[in-house]
Amino acid sequence: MEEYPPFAVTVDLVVLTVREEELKILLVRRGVPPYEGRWALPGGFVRIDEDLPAAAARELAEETGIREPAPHLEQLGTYGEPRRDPRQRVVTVAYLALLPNLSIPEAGSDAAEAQWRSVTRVAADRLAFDHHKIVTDGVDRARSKLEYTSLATAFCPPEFTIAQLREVYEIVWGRELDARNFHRKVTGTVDFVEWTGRSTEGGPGRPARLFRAGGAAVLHPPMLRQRADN
Amino acid sequence: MEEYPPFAVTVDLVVLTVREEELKILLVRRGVPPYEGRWALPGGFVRIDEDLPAAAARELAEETGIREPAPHLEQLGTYGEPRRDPRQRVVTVAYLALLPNLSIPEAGSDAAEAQWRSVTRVAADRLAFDHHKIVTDGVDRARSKLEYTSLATAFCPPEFTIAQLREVYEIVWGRELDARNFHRKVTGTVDFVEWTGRSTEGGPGRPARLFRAGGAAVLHPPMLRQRADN
DNA sequence: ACAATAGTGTCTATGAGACATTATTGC
DNA sequence: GCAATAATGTCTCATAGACACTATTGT
Repeated sequence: MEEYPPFAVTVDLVVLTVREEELKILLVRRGVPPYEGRWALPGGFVRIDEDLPAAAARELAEETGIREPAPHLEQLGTYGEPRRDPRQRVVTVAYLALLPNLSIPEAGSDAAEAQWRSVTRVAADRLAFDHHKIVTDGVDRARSKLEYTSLATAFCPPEFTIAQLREVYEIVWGRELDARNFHRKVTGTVDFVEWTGRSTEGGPGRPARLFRAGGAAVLHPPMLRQRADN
Repeated sequence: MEEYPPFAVTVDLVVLTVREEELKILLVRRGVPPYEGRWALPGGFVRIDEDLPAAAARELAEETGIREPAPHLEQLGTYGEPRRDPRQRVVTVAYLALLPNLSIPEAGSDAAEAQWRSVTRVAADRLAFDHHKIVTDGVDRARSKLEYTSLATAFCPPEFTIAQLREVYEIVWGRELDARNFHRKVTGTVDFVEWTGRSTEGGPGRPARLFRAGGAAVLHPPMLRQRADN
């Protein structure tokens, strides 16, 4: 094999959850230059014998402690602009992780500080490297995948009510949905959700049925967002 | 910065076009081990000061001669399984390129042999490395993006008829579409296509109006594929 | 006139969205 | 009973799909 240029390869994580009625992203504060003190995506080097999804899962576990149940983790894209890291040529493979609102760490293991930050205010955080672009891509991906996949269930606990699922849509899309139409739509889409046989108890009002994620990955028909031209 | 493992980074191209009433992919025959003699995706090393999309565009130009008009080129995904290349650790960033049916080379510059191969028969080609998986992902991406984006126009020449556009859909999806409903749908979707003011001439039957791609990237409403459950 | 292809119109079923109504709980 | 929340039903409009029809060319 001919000579080839050496690259560093990292994984970076866009970890999203819904909490406090906002879409939040997990960011860590950098403790070393460059961009010391700035917020950045959690991530790190891929090991020489490690698969990319394994590296992403490892970093996620290190930052959040989450291993089970397997969170949603998908490749988002790869960012390799030559000067994105001032020190050397680094190509980073970004992964998108979606988590339910767990009471997971306000601080990760190998980061000075970790925090859930509102995605709507992340622009003001002046993130390190090209992480702002990666965050934008991740949030866009999540928003659009809610339309045609059952991804919203990844933001919910193992058992959830239709109202909880609707809240996920409303917060991620930043738009209110009609509760009655939403209910009809979700329960009418094959394998989107599956009734557990149980219901909530104790609260005010009629108990809500508890569902789990159904087998469907892709929704037919999709949950269409209202468009400007409608 | 701490020690980091060195990786080789390459770009690989899934170049698709529609010709001879089939969806075709550009493959090159490997002239050296490993996988000598096998079909593989065109691609090569990313240069140390080269951006990833630039590397993809360069490889595409080297293999096809295509530079203008700018073909559709999007990042498909990154493949980095530790032993995908038996020689060393190679992470490859795959790009998806869609081209109109140009009379472009049956042989590229730096490949022993290049050929348009039917995607439906590519499984029998026993591709090198993990390229079969990359091809599958690229074809899936193209199929699904035809639904909700104006990507089909990337398979067409700068000016095309509605029938040509429909043929692209039919071939990529492997399914016949009603010509009349398709026409109504396409012309009724804002900014999908734009009439040039001209029409075809010389052939049998009523002349067809010539269109160019409109400004729309995303289609509202989408061109829905028929589903099994419909 | 006729074949061939392009383009429009009509009908029906389905689904989205607006919104009324009923159901089931706690207090 | 009343408040609160869940779940279902009704109506209207838009659109997909099936398919009849009209338009415009070459021969």
